[in-house]
Amino acid sequence: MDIIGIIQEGVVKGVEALYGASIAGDSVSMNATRSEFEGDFTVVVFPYTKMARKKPEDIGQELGQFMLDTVPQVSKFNVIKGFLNLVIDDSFWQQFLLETVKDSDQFGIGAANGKKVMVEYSSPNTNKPLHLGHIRNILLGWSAYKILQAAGYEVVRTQIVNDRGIAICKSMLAWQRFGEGETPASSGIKGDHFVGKFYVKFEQAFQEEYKAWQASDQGQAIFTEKAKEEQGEAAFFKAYKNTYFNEYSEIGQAARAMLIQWEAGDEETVKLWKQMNEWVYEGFNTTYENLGVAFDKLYYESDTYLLGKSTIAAGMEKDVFYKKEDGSVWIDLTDAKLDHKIVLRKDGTSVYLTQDIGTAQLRYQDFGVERMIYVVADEQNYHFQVLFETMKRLGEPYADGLYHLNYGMVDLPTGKMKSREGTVVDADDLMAEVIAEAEAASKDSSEISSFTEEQRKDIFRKIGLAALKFHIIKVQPQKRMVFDPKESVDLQGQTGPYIQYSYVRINGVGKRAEREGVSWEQAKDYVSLEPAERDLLRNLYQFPALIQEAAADLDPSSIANFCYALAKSYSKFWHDVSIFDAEESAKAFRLLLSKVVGSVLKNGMDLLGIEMPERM
RNA sequence: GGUCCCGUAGCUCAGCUGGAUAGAGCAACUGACUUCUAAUCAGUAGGUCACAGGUUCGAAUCCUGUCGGGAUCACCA
Repeated sequence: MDIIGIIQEGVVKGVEALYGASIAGDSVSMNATRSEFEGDFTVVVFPYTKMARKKPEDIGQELGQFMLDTVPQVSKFNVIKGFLNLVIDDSFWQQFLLETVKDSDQFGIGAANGKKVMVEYSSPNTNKPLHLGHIRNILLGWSAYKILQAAGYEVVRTQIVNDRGIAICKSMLAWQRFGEGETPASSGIKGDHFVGKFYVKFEQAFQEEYKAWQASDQGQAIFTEKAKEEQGEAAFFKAYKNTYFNEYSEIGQAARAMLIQWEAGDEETVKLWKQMNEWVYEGFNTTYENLGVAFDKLYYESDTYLLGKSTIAAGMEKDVFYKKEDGSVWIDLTDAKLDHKIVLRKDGTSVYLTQDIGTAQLRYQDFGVERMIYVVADEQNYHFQVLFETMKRLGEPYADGLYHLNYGMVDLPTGKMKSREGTVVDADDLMAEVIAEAEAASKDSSEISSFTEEQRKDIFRKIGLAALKFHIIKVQPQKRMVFDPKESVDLQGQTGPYIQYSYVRINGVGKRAEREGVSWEQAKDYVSLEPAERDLLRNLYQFPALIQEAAADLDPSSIANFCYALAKSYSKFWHDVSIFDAEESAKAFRLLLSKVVGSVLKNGMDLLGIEMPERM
C-alpha cells in the first residue's frame, strides 16, 4: 500500500477510536507539507471539529499521537492551527529508494491494462508546409501517446491527411501555369515549401485578377448595385471575395474545374495531384523526423471523403436522422443543447461531419480501439461535440471513448499568426533557429569543444529541440499561449535544457562512481536523511501516480512541471550536499538517489518527446 | 445575440477533486566557482489572484452576475 493510503487509513482509524465517528479514507484531506514546516505530509483536521467537538489544535494533537502510536511509518508530528504535519520515518524513504533503484528504468511505468486507444495528432493540409500551430498539436499528441503507453495502454498513432479539395487544386493549377516544369529537386526547395510556394502564387494571381476586375465596368456595376449604404468600396470588395471567386474569377473557375476533374478521376489531373502530394509528403516526413515523431497508420481524406453515407442510410431507419423536403439529411441535436446539423446535401454528397463518422467507423474496424483521441485545436470544439453526440445516437460501441483533446491557439508577442499577413512561424525555420541558438550558446563550453563534429551536432539538436518543445508543452493544453521566439530559445531557468543539465550532471557522477568502483551495499546503512534528500525522494515518490493522472487527464504539462520540479530539487541537492566527499554510506546512498533521479528525468522527458544528451 | 474557453507579479506560466503567509522562471539588483559540469545555487524587490455578490470554519479554486480577451454558431474542411 502506498504511503498516502496508509496515512488515510490511520486517520480513519484514529477518528473512529478517538471520536467514534466513521469517515471514508479518500475523504481525508491531505497535502504535501509546505516547506517552511517540518514534515512530509499534512492532514487537515478542520473537518473533524464537529464530530469531536474539540478545538482543531487538540484534535491535531490527539490524532497525531494516535498516528505516532499506531502507524509505524510515522516518526514525528507537529500541529499548527488545524494542520497536522507528519514526518515519515527515514527508513521508509530508505526502503523506497532501495526498492526503486533495482529497476529504476521501469519506475512509474504502469502494467499493461489490455486497453487499446488511438491518438490522431496531425491533420495537415497538403498545400502548404507545417507551422508553429502544427508543432503544438504534434507535440501534444506525441506526448499523449507516450503518456498513455506508460500508463499501460496499447496506442495506435495516426494522422488524417487532408490531401484533396480546392486548396491543393490551387497549388496544382498555379504549378501548371507558372511552374515551367520546376520540381523540388531542380529548385532545391523542400517539397512542402515548394508546393506552398505555388499556393501563394495562386493567391497572388487571384488577387491581381480581382483587383483588375474591381476597376472594370462589371466590377463597378456590381459594387453600385450590391454595396450596402455606408459601405466603402474596399470593405465591399473584401466581403465579396468569395462570391467573386465562385462566380466571376477565371482562375477560380479553373481551380474548381480541376477539382471536378479530380473527382471524376481524370487521369492527367490525378497524376499531377499525386505528384504534388508526393513532394509534400517528402517534406512533411523530414519535418516529422526532425521533430522526432512517427505514425503507425495514415488515413487520407481522398480515401475517406466518401465514407459515412451508408451509415446515414442505416441511421435513417433508426430515426437518428431525418430528411427535409429538398432531400437533404439532418440530425436534430437540440435536446443535447446543440443544433440541427446537415449530414447529406440534397444531391446526396457528404459533408465534413459525414466523413468523420465514416472515418471513425473505419478506424474501429481496422484496430478495434475502445478509445479515440483527436488532438485538434479548440476552434473545432463544436464540431467534435456534434460528432461525438451523433456517434452515441448511432450506438457505436466506442462512442463513450471518443475524446477531443483540444488546445488553444498559439499567439505571437505581436498578436495572432495570420497566413495572409505573413506572420506565420514556419516549423522548419523554427527548429533550425533553436538549434542554431543552442550552438551559439555552447560556444564557450569547454565540455563540448572536445567532441567530434557529429557529436556536437547531435547535442545542439537535442538542446535546441528541448528548449522549443519544453517551452510549448509546459503550458496547459487548453490555454491559449503566447509564443515568444526569444524565450523559446532560453537555456536557463524553467526550460528543457535546465532539466537536461541536471541529467548530465547525474551522468557525470555516475561515470565517476563507475571509475572509482563505489560499493552500493553501504547505502542501507545511511540513516539520517538531509532535507534535500527527503525532498527528492518525496518528488520521486509521486511519479507513478502522476503518470496515471496525466493519462487520465491527457495533460502533458503536468509531466513537464514535474520534471522541472525534480530537476530543481536535484540542483538544490547538488549544492547542499557533497557526494564523493561524504562518508561511504552517504556516498552510496546519494549515488543511488542520483541514479533514480536520472532515470526518472530521462523517462519523464521522454514522455514529452524530449531527448537527453549524455554531456553538454 | 446563443453556446463554450480564458483572465494569477512588468512579461511567460504553475497552483484549481476548497485548506496554512498565492509559487516558479524571465527581466532588475546582491552574493557564491583552486570543489561531483556556475546552462547552477542563495538572497532582495515585485500580487486588491479582472470586478461584485454568494456558499463555507476556510475561496485563486465551487455557484451567480458584470467587465475584458478568444473561439464557434457554413449544404468549407
